[in-house]
Amino acid sequence: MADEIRLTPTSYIVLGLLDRAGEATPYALKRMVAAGVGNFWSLQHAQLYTETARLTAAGYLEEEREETGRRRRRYRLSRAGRKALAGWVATPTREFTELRDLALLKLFFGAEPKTLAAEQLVVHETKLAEYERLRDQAEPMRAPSGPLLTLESGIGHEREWVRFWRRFAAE
Amino acid sequence: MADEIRLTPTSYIVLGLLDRAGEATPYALKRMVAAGVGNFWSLQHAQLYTETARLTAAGYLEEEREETGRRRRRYRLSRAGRKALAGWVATPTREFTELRDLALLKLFFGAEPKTLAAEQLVVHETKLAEYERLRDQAEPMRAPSGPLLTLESGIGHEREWVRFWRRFAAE
DNA sequence: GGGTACATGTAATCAGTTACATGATTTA
DNA sequence: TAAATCATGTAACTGATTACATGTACCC
Repeated sequence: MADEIRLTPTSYIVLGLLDRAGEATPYALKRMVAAGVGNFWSLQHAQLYTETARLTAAGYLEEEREETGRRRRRYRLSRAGRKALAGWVATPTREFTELRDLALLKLFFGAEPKTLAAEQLVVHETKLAEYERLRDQAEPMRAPSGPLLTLESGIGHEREWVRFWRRFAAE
Repeated sequence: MADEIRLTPTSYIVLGLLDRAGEATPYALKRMVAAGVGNFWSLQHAQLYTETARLTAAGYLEEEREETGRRRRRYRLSRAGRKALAGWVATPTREFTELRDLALLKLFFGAEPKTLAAEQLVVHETKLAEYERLRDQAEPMRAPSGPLLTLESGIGHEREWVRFWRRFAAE
């Protein structure tokens, strides 16, 4: 529990995933990210090695090294980690998210809408279809889970993108 | 035209704004960002000092130092800068933008939807109103400008956010 | 048995953020 | 004239990206 560190969204993703999984290697975390959160908040795999190390040094994780074979590191939440995660989750945020979309930036600076739209429609229609498939696969549960809710949000925004770009594609 | 550098979105914002303004100081750029692009791609003001310097070193900008008073630096596009900008604008992108919304991340990891929604509605309803006011102020033109189009995109997404969070707020 | 994809990590670089500072104007 | 606030900039830090590297397992 050495250094004070600042917890970033990346930190909370690691904490959150470990909370669900119990314990995991950085590589396992990578796969978990790809399976879910990665759809709206992806990470470089290298980040999972540095971030777990950072969190461990600060006392939020416990590390255990395999004795045999590849000597992988396995991580699990410490008490402090569990507490930090719980506090973060329980605190609503007023943070505002910018769109930060490259195509939009080009549009702002005068790009030809129709040309942009052609490519963007490919991207967003594909994404939309993928999300809808994921949603339909999800088992109906009594209470929709966090992941499912975020997926639905993603669907809403993808629909919005498709609507937006279609306007120019038609032309 | 010394170093090769990688042009980032920040670079193109600087290039794009200078293209419109003809020339400007970093501070003037800051105000321009706040007046437009900043709504969906904001920058730290310090970034405008380092980025202009970086672009100048790489030959994309020309710098001129005021002789008197504060000796501000004024920048303007070089030929290379103009060319880089034009190429970028003309090339459509398949880049996919993640939502990267903090509230969504908390939701994913199990936050109470209703609590989150209360705060998020404040944020997004305010933004939505602001954008709509901006749009209504815009003079009707024959062809809608890039900035106006991106504004409309922003409105669409803000509406989507409001729709999404209302569902939980009602409860 | 050679290629190709997955698994697993380290090291270096750099863009972007934060913090620190001070001068000039406006306002109460 | 004191206090904000706007204007203008530099310096330090660090999280995130990129590049580099090697091992293992499966497939043709």
